[in-house]
Amino acid sequence: METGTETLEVGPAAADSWALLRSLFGLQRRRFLIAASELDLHPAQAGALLQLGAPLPMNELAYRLACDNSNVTGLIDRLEARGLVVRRPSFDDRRVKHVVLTDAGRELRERMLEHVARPTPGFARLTAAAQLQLAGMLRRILDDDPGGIDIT
Amino acid sequence: METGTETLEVGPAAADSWALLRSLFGLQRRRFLIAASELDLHPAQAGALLQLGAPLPMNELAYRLACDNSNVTGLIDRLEARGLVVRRPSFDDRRVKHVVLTDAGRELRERMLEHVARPTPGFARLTAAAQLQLAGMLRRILDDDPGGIDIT
DNA sequence: TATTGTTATACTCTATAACTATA
DNA sequence: TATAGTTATAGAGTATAACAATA
Repeated sequence: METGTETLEVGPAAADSWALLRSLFGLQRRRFLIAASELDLHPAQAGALLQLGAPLPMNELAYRLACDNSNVTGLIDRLEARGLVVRRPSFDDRRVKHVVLTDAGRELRERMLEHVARPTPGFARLTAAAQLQLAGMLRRILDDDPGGIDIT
Repeated sequence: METGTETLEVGPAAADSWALLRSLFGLQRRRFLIAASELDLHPAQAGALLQLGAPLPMNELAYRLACDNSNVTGLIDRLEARGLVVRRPSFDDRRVKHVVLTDAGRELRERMLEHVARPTPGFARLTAAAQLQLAGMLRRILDDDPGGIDIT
Protein backbone atom coordinates (compact mmCIF):
# COMPACT_ATOMS: atom_id res chain seq x y z
CA MET A 1 0.00 0.00 0.00
CA GLU A 2 1.81 3.10 1.21
CA THR A 3 5.55 2.75 0.95
CA GLY A 4 6.29 6.24 2.29
CA THR A 5 4.87 9.23 4.06
CA GLU A 6 3.97 11.12 0.90
CA THR A 7 0.74 10.73 -0.99
CA LEU A 8 1.06 8.05 -3.60
CA GLU A 9 -1.80 8.76 -5.91
CA VAL A 10 -2.43 9.20 -9.60
CA GLY A 11 -3.44 12.84 -9.46
CA PRO A 12 -3.63 15.63 -12.04
CA ALA A 13 0.16 15.91 -12.17
CA ALA A 14 0.36 12.28 -13.29
CA ALA A 15 -2.30 12.82 -15.94
CA ASP A 16 -0.29 15.80 -17.17
CA SER A 17 2.95 13.83 -17.27
CA TRP A 18 1.26 10.97 -19.02
CA ALA A 19 -0.13 13.22 -21.74
CA LEU A 20 3.37 14.52 -22.36
CA LEU A 21 4.74 10.98 -22.40
CA ARG A 22 2.16 10.03 -25.00
CA SER A 23 3.38 12.85 -27.20
CA LEU A 24 6.88 11.48 -26.86
CA PHE A 25 5.57 8.00 -27.72
CA GLY A 26 4.06 9.46 -30.88
CA LEU A 27 7.34 11.00 -31.95
CA GLN A 28 9.17 7.76 -31.28
CA ARG A 29 6.56 5.72 -33.16
CA ARG A 30 7.11 7.91 -36.20
CA ARG A 31 10.87 7.44 -35.93
CA PHE A 32 10.32 3.69 -35.74
CA LEU A 33 8.04 3.58 -38.79
CA ILE A 34 10.39 5.71 -40.87
CA ALA A 35 13.41 3.64 -39.83
CA ALA A 36 11.61 0.41 -40.71
CA SER A 37 10.62 1.79 -44.09
CA GLU A 38 14.19 2.86 -44.85
CA LEU A 39 15.44 -0.63 -44.05
CA ASP A 40 12.76 -2.27 -46.20
CA LEU A 41 11.05 -3.83 -43.22
CA HIS A 42 7.35 -3.87 -42.52
CA PRO A 43 6.60 -2.42 -39.09
CA ALA A 44 5.76 -5.82 -37.65
CA GLN A 45 9.00 -7.28 -39.03
CA ALA A 46 11.00 -4.43 -37.54
CA GLY A 47 9.27 -4.93 -34.20
CA ALA A 48 10.05 -8.64 -34.23
CA LEU A 49 13.69 -7.97 -35.06
CA LEU A 50 13.99 -5.60 -32.11
CA GLN A 51 12.58 -8.26 -29.80
CA LEU A 52 15.20 -10.77 -30.87
CA GLY A 53 18.14 -9.43 -28.91
CA ALA A 54 18.15 -12.97 -27.51
CA PRO A 55 16.56 -16.12 -29.01
CA LEU A 56 12.84 -16.36 -28.24
CA PRO A 57 10.20 -19.09 -28.53
CA MET A 58 7.56 -18.35 -31.16
CA ASN A 59 4.79 -18.00 -28.59
CA GLU A 60 6.83 -15.57 -26.49
CA LEU A 61 7.28 -13.45 -29.61
CA ALA A 62 3.51 -13.57 -30.18
CA TYR A 63 2.94 -12.41 -26.63
CA ARG A 64 5.35 -9.52 -26.95
CA LEU A 65 3.87 -8.39 -30.26
CA ALA A 66 0.36 -8.78 -28.83
CA CYS A 67 -0.75 -10.93 -31.75
CA ASP A 68 -1.83 -14.51 -32.42
CA ASN A 69 0.66 -17.39 -32.73
CA SER A 70 -0.45 -17.98 -36.29
CA ASN A 71 0.72 -14.52 -37.32
CA VAL A 72 4.19 -15.23 -36.05
CA THR A 73 4.45 -18.29 -38.27
CA GLY A 74 4.10 -16.20 -41.42
CA LEU A 75 6.15 -13.34 -40.03
CA ILE A 76 9.08 -15.62 -39.23
CA ASP A 77 8.62 -17.47 -42.54
CA ARG A 78 9.36 -14.22 -44.38
CA LEU A 79 12.24 -13.17 -42.15
CA GLU A 80 13.70 -16.66 -42.58
CA ALA A 81 13.27 -16.44 -46.37
CA ARG A 82 15.31 -13.24 -46.24
CA GLY A 83 18.00 -14.99 -44.24
CA LEU A 84 17.52 -12.82 -41.16
CA VAL A 85 16.47 -15.54 -38.70
CA VAL A 86 16.43 -19.32 -38.29
CA ARG A 87 14.15 -21.65 -36.32
CA ARG A 88 15.88 -23.85 -33.76
CA PRO A 89 13.96 -26.68 -32.06
CA SER A 90 14.07 -26.63 -28.26
CA PHE A 91 15.78 -29.41 -26.35
CA ASP A 92 13.47 -29.21 -23.37
CA ASP A 93 10.12 -29.26 -25.13
CA ARG A 94 9.89 -30.69 -28.60
CA ARG A 95 6.84 -28.59 -29.39
CA VAL A 96 8.79 -25.36 -28.99
CA LYS A 97 10.91 -23.62 -31.63
CA HIS A 98 13.27 -20.79 -30.80
CA VAL A 99 13.81 -17.96 -33.24
CA VAL A 100 17.46 -16.97 -33.57
CA LEU A 101 18.97 -14.07 -35.49
CA THR A 102 21.51 -14.84 -38.21
CA ASP A 103 24.54 -12.60 -38.67
CA ALA A 104 22.62 -10.66 -41.30
CA GLY A 105 19.68 -10.36 -38.93
CA ARG A 106 21.88 -9.12 -36.12
CA GLU A 107 23.42 -6.57 -38.42
CA LEU A 108 20.03 -5.29 -39.57
CA ARG A 109 18.80 -5.15 -35.98
CA GLU A 110 21.79 -3.00 -35.11
CA ARG A 111 20.93 -0.59 -37.89
CA MET A 112 17.35 -0.43 -36.60
CA LEU A 113 18.67 0.34 -33.13
CA GLU A 114 20.85 3.13 -34.46
CA HIS A 115 17.63 4.86 -35.48
CA VAL A 116 15.42 4.21 -32.47
CA ALA A 117 17.78 3.75 -29.51
CA ARG A 118 19.24 7.24 -29.74
CA PRO A 119 17.49 9.77 -27.50
CA THR A 120 15.52 12.51 -29.23
CA PRO A 121 17.39 15.80 -29.68
CA GLY A 122 15.28 17.44 -26.97
CA PHE A 123 17.04 15.28 -24.41
CA ALA A 124 20.11 17.46 -24.71
CA ARG A 125 18.14 20.28 -23.09
CA LEU A 126 18.20 18.45 -19.75
CA THR A 127 21.15 18.84 -17.43
CA ALA A 128 23.08 15.72 -16.52
CA ALA A 129 21.57 15.89 -13.05
CA ALA A 130 18.06 16.10 -14.45
CA GLN A 131 18.76 13.13 -16.72
CA LEU A 132 19.81 11.10 -13.70
CA GLN A 133 16.68 12.12 -11.83
CA LEU A 134 14.58 11.18 -14.82
CA ALA A 135 16.17 7.75 -15.01
CA GLY A 136 15.42 7.23 -11.33
CA MET A 137 11.77 8.13 -11.73
CA LEU A 138 11.36 5.90 -14.76
CA ARG A 139 12.93 2.98 -12.92
CA ARG A 140 10.43 3.57 -10.15
CA ILE A 141 7.53 3.61 -12.58
CA LEU A 142 8.65 0.47 -14.38
CA ASP A 143 9.51 -1.44 -11.22
CA ASP A 144 7.93 -4.86 -11.30
CA ASP A 145 5.63 -4.04 -14.14
CA PRO A 146 5.43 -7.09 -16.40
CA GLY A 147 8.77 -6.92 -18.11
CA GLY A 148 10.84 -4.23 -19.78
CA ILE A 149 9.68 -4.93 -23.29
CA ASP A 150 11.09 -2.62 -25.96
CA ILE A 151 8.74 -2.67 -28.89
CA THR A 152 9.61 0.55 -30.70
CA MET B 1 15.68 13.09 -41.26
CA GLU B 2 16.56 13.62 -37.63
CA THR B 3 19.64 11.42 -37.90
CA GLY B 4 21.47 14.37 -39.39
CA THR B 5 25.13 15.08 -39.19
CA GLU B 6 24.94 17.44 -36.21
CA THR B 7 25.23 14.98 -33.36
CA LEU B 8 24.41 16.66 -30.10
CA GLU B 9 26.28 15.10 -27.25
CA VAL B 10 23.91 13.25 -24.97
CA GLY B 11 25.63 11.57 -22.07
CA PRO B 12 25.29 8.06 -20.64
CA ALA B 13 22.53 9.25 -18.28
CA ALA B 14 20.41 10.20 -21.30
CA ALA B 15 21.07 6.84 -22.94
CA ASP B 16 20.00 5.18 -19.72
CA SER B 17 16.81 7.24 -19.47
CA TRP B 18 16.02 6.60 -23.08
CA ALA B 19 16.34 2.85 -22.67
CA LEU B 20 13.88 3.03 -19.77
CA LEU B 21 11.55 5.19 -21.81
CA ARG B 22 11.63 2.63 -24.60
CA SER B 23 10.53 -0.02 -22.14
CA LEU B 24 7.65 2.22 -21.16
CA PHE B 25 6.83 2.72 -24.85
CA GLY B 26 6.68 -1.02 -25.23
CA LEU B 27 4.24 -1.42 -22.38
CA GLN B 28 2.07 1.36 -23.76
CA ARG B 29 2.16 -0.12 -27.26
CA ARG B 30 0.84 -3.38 -25.85
CA ARG B 31 -1.94 -1.55 -24.03
CA PHE B 32 -2.80 0.21 -27.28
CA LEU B 33 -2.92 -3.00 -29.31
CA ILE B 34 -5.04 -4.80 -26.73
CA ALA B 35 -7.43 -1.84 -26.42
CA ALA B 36 -7.81 -1.64 -30.21
CA SER B 37 -8.51 -5.37 -30.39
CA GLU B 38 -11.15 -5.12 -27.67
CA LEU B 39 -12.91 -2.35 -29.57
CA ASP B 40 -12.75 -4.29 -32.86
CA LEU B 41 -10.37 -1.81 -34.44
CA HIS B 42 -7.26 -2.63 -36.41
CA PRO B 43 -4.23 -0.89 -34.96
CA ALA B 44 -4.06 1.57 -37.86
CA GLN B 45 -7.75 2.40 -37.47
CA ALA B 46 -7.33 2.97 -33.75
CA GLY B 47 -4.33 5.20 -34.44
CA ALA B 48 -6.28 7.24 -36.97
CA LEU B 49 -9.19 7.65 -34.55
CA LEU B 50 -6.86 8.96 -31.87
CA GLN B 51 -5.47 11.53 -34.29
CA LEU B 52 -8.92 12.87 -35.05
CA GLY B 53 -9.49 14.92 -31.91
CA ALA B 54 -9.98 17.71 -34.45
CA PRO B 55 -10.82 17.42 -38.18
CA LEU B 56 -7.74 16.70 -40.31
CA PRO B 57 -6.95 16.76 -44.04
CA MET B 58 -6.26 13.34 -45.50
CA ASN B 59 -2.63 14.15 -46.24
CA GLU B 60 -2.03 15.43 -42.72
CA LEU B 61 -3.37 12.13 -41.42
CA ALA B 62 -1.00 10.30 -43.75
CA TYR B 63 1.89 12.36 -42.39
CA ARG B 64 0.99 11.64 -38.78
CA LEU B 65 0.60 7.92 -39.42
CA ALA B 66 3.84 7.92 -41.40
CA CYS B 67 2.22 6.20 -44.35
CA ASP B 68 1.32 6.95 -47.97
CA ASN B 69 -1.73 9.03 -48.92
CA SER B 70 -3.16 6.07 -50.79
CA ASN B 71 -3.35 4.05 -47.58
CA VAL B 72 -5.44 6.72 -45.92
CA THR B 73 -8.03 6.51 -48.70
CA GLY B 74 -8.79 2.88 -47.88
CA LEU B 75 -8.45 3.40 -44.15
CA ILE B 76 -10.99 6.23 -44.15
CA ASP B 77 -13.21 4.31 -46.58
CA ARG B 78 -13.62 1.60 -43.96
CA LEU B 79 -14.08 3.94 -41.02
CA GLU B 80 -16.67 5.82 -43.08
CA ALA B 81 -18.44 2.57 -43.95
CA ARG B 82 -18.70 1.91 -40.21
CA GLY B 83 -20.18 5.35 -39.66
CA LEU B 84 -17.26 6.57 -37.55
CA VAL B 85 -16.07 9.43 -39.80
CA VAL B 86 -17.19 11.53 -42.76
CA ARG B 87 -15.24 13.33 -45.50
CA ARG B 88 -15.84 17.06 -45.75
CA PRO B 89 -14.49 19.03 -48.75
CA SER B 90 -12.37 22.03 -47.84
CA PHE B 91 -13.53 25.55 -48.67
CA ASP B 92 -10.02 26.91 -49.18
CA ASP B 93 -8.62 24.25 -51.47
CA ARG B 94 -10.96 22.13 -53.48
CA ARG B 95 -8.43 19.32 -53.72
CA VAL B 96 -8.47 18.84 -49.96
CA LYS B 97 -10.89 16.74 -47.92
CA HIS B 98 -11.11 16.94 -44.16
CA VAL B 99 -11.88 13.87 -42.09
CA VAL B 100 -14.38 14.56 -39.30
CA LEU B 101 -15.53 12.22 -36.54
CA THR B 102 -19.23 11.40 -36.30
CA ASP B 103 -20.88 11.12 -32.91
CA ALA B 104 -20.29 7.37 -32.99
CA GLY B 105 -16.66 8.00 -33.91
CA ARG B 106 -16.22 10.47 -31.08
CA GLU B 107 -17.73 8.00 -28.65
CA LEU B 108 -15.45 5.19 -29.78
CA ARG B 109 -12.44 7.50 -29.60
CA GLU B 110 -13.34 8.30 -26.00
CA ARG B 111 -13.43 4.61 -25.17
CA MET B 112 -10.01 4.18 -26.78
CA LEU B 113 -8.70 7.06 -24.69
CA GLU B 114 -10.03 5.49 -21.50
CA HIS B 115 -7.64 2.63 -22.18
CA VAL B 116 -4.52 4.48 -23.28
CA ALA B 117 -4.73 7.92 -21.67
CA ARG B 118 -4.66 6.57 -18.13
CA PRO B 119 -1.16 6.46 -16.62
CA THR B 120 0.29 3.01 -15.95
CA PRO B 121 -0.11 1.73 -12.39
CA GLY B 122 3.58 2.31 -11.72
CA PHE B 123 2.95 6.04 -11.86
CA ALA B 124 1.36 5.86 -8.43
CA ARG B 125 4.77 5.06 -6.99
CA LEU B 126 5.92 8.63 -7.68
CA THR B 127 5.17 11.33 -5.17
CA ALA B 128 3.09 14.28 -6.33
CA ALA B 129 6.23 16.42 -6.26
CA ALA B 130 8.11 13.92 -8.42
CA GLN B 131 5.22 13.81 -10.88
CA LEU B 132 5.40 17.59 -11.24
CA GLN B 133 9.15 17.43 -11.77
CA LEU B 134 8.67 14.75 -14.38
CA ALA B 135 6.13 16.86 -16.25
CA GLY B 136 8.58 19.75 -16.27
CA MET B 137 11.37 17.64 -17.72
CA LEU B 138 9.15 16.17 -20.40
CA ARG B 139 7.97 19.62 -21.41
CA ARG B 140 11.59 20.65 -21.78
CA ILE B 141 12.38 17.59 -23.90
CA LEU B 142 9.37 18.08 -26.16
CA ASP B 143 9.85 21.82 -26.53
CA ASP B 144 9.75 22.78 -30.20
CA ASP B 145 10.05 19.24 -31.42
CA PRO B 146 7.81 18.82 -34.45
CA GLY B 147 4.42 18.68 -32.78
CA GLY B 148 2.95 16.82 -29.86
CA ILE B 149 1.54 13.96 -31.86
CA ASP B 150 -0.16 11.26 -29.80
CA ILE B 151 -0.15 8.08 -31.78
CA THR B 152 -0.65 5.44 -29.11
C1' DT C 1 4.48 22.05 -62.84
C1' DA C 2 3.30 20.51 -58.26
C1' DT C 3 -0.07 18.71 -55.01
C1' DT C 4 -4.43 16.19 -53.19
C1' DG C 5 -6.84 12.39 -53.33
C1' DT C 6 -8.07 8.21 -55.85
C1' DT C 7 -7.51 3.66 -58.25
C1' DA C 8 -5.07 -0.68 -59.36
C1' DT C 9 -1.76 -4.08 -58.09
C1' DA C 10 1.01 -6.96 -55.30
C1' DC C 11 2.51 -8.30 -51.01
C1' DT C 12 2.18 -8.32 -45.98
C1' DC C 13 -0.39 -8.24 -41.64
C1' DT C 14 -4.11 -9.95 -38.51
C1' DA C 15 -7.82 -12.80 -36.45
C1' DT C 16 -10.30 -17.06 -36.46
C1' DA C 17 -10.84 -21.86 -36.80
C1' DA C 18 -9.16 -26.45 -37.60
C1' DC C 19 -5.28 -29.44 -37.52
C1' DT C 20 -0.52 -31.96 -35.79
C1' DA C 21 2.62 -33.25 -32.60
C1' DT C 22 3.89 -33.07 -28.43
C1' DA C 23 3.12 -32.61 -23.22
C1' DT D 1 -6.80 -32.39 -21.77
C1' DA D 2 -3.89 -28.58 -22.72
C1' DT D 3 -0.20 -26.27 -25.32
C1' DA D 4 3.22 -24.92 -29.42
C1' DG D 5 3.23 -24.34 -33.89
C1' DT D 6 1.17 -24.79 -38.54
C1' DT D 7 -2.26 -24.30 -42.29
C1' DA D 8 -6.22 -22.20 -44.63
C1' DT D 9 -9.12 -18.40 -45.22
C1' DA D 10 -10.91 -13.73 -45.30
C1' DG D 11 -10.43 -9.01 -44.47
C1' DA D 12 -7.34 -5.20 -43.67
C1' DG D 13 -2.81 -2.67 -43.96
C1' DT D 14 1.15 -0.89 -46.97
C1' DA D 15 4.13 0.72 -50.91
C1' DT D 16 4.39 1.80 -55.67
C1' DA D 17 2.86 3.63 -59.90
C1' DA D 18 -0.50 5.92 -62.73
C1' DC D 19 -4.36 9.02 -62.97
C1' DA D 20 -7.95 13.18 -62.61
C1' DA D 21 -8.89 17.46 -60.55
C1' DT D 22 -7.08 21.46 -58.71
C1' DA D 23 -3.56 24.80 -57.49
